[in-house]
Amino acid sequence: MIVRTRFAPSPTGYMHIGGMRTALFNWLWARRHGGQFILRIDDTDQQRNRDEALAPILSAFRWLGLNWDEGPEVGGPCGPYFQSQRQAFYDKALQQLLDTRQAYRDFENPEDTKAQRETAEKEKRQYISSRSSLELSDADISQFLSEGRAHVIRFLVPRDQKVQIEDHVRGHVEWDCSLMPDPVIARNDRSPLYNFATVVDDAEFRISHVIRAEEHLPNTPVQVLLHQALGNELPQWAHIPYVAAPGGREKLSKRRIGQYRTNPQFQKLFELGDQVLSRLGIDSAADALSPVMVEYYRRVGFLPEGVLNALFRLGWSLDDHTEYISLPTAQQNFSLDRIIRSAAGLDADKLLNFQSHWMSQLSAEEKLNGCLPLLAESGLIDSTDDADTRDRVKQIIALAGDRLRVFGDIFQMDEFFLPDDQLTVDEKNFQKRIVKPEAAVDLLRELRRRLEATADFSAAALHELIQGFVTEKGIRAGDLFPAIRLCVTGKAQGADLFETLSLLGQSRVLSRMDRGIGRAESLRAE
RNA sequence: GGCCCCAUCGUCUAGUUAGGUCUAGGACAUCGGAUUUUCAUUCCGGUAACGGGGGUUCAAAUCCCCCUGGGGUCACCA
Repeated sequence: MIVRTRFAPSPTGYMHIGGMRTALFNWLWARRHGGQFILRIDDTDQQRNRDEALAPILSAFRWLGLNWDEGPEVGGPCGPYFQSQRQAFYDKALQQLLDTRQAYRDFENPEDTKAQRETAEKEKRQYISSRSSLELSDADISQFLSEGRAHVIRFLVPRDQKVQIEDHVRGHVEWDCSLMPDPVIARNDRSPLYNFATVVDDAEFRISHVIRAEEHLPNTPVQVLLHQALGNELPQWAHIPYVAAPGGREKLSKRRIGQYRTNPQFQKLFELGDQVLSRLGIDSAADALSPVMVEYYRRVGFLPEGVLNALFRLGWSLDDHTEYISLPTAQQNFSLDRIIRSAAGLDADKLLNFQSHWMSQLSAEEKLNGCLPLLAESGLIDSTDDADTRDRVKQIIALAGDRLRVFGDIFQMDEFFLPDDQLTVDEKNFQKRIVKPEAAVDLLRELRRRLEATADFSAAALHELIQGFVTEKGIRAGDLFPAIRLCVTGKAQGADLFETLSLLGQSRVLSRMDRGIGRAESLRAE
């Protein structure tokens, strides 16, 4: 059997992280078996700006390195790959069902149908279709049709049957058809509805495995029945758990971003995003970008490897101990029977951990190429090509070391890019370390003189000089070091102090110390 | 409410198909300690789970039933 899987996004303008995982599992299964992965666009409800709404989805696939064998932009033997262009296939299937009386024209007033539904609900019983239109004679029907009377086409559910599937994740699942309403498969204008289009296309595309989120489980009996009515070979099913919101069991949803902001498990991600996106001039509070979307991670400076790793481990495991998994490794080992059955909350901490791990695997050059575009976009550097700039940023990145978890963390090193008067100062610590301790300002002033006098501004020389100063004065390093750092970076913590001073350079260190000392004095005078 | 799905540390999970090797393993988070000029890293160590009740069995996290809890879905959306 040739394994063919598909992912069928609706062009919504963004790629959902949960949908991405579903797509990933489909991709993995196809690749694992040397099969094909197909992208089909479910745009049966006419979208105005289809291409615009599709672009972010395709770009998410490209970013993560998931290619598709057939679909938009690449074509393929089963095209077109947009449902809106496949009307001929639906017409044919529709006619077949009508001819074999497995579907019928329903002329019932929609309000009546709705009322019946509501009555059933009120009486706490399962609603099933009235099938009143089945009483119509062929003559009545032609009459109605010639009058142009509105109707829909419903599939005639064989109520005496049961549908049973052996799901790769769920195991045996069955439904009683006597409890199912007849689903509408096409509108008055013959445009197909989701379940019908899906079945026709899955068969046409020879999809061997339908791997989708478990919220589609209730659609399955209808689809099985439709396949059978059409005489199709049934695909195999795998209903994977949906991705839940962090720390919970509820489906992760774009509409609930507001709530997620206050979710303690989610906060870390939002904060990271706010920090980075604000530098890029993106208002993250407006939720144009949020951790629900793949785009968010790309913009914040996550690595495809980090996001992918988090996605693998959300509901799937390679074995009982492997955590760091690359795409090739997953591709070689992926299996449907190691997918867990219950919904899993997106784990922000683990995501960050995976991300840090893959970041640590990068070469200096790769890190540089990840950070430069962000710096340029934020206006902190002018050009990404300038050799001096590149060299300098490379040194800053080396200094940042593992503090750089995502590329956006480069903004934490902003003291190397900002002019003296634009540094943000940690006021609380400035007070505590410089303004309040009596000796602090005098010490800084004296140290400043020595720093001015020295010719060697290498980290090693500075270490020696400052350490010697501390010893000479009989003070503790803890009394002086934070004060220096606050003066030159505005921050209470950060990368190695001496490397920082060295990289900042003598003139900037001196001018910033002057500013700091002046500041402290005027604060003391108040 | 109907139908369906799910249930192991705070979280992600291994173990459930073939019951014993599980006084339940790993990872992240957390807490403690070591290293360190701060932070971060790194290294060591600790706390921490089979939702409840019945069965079946010599033996159940694993099989069966019930309960409870959680969730998905009920469109002329996808």
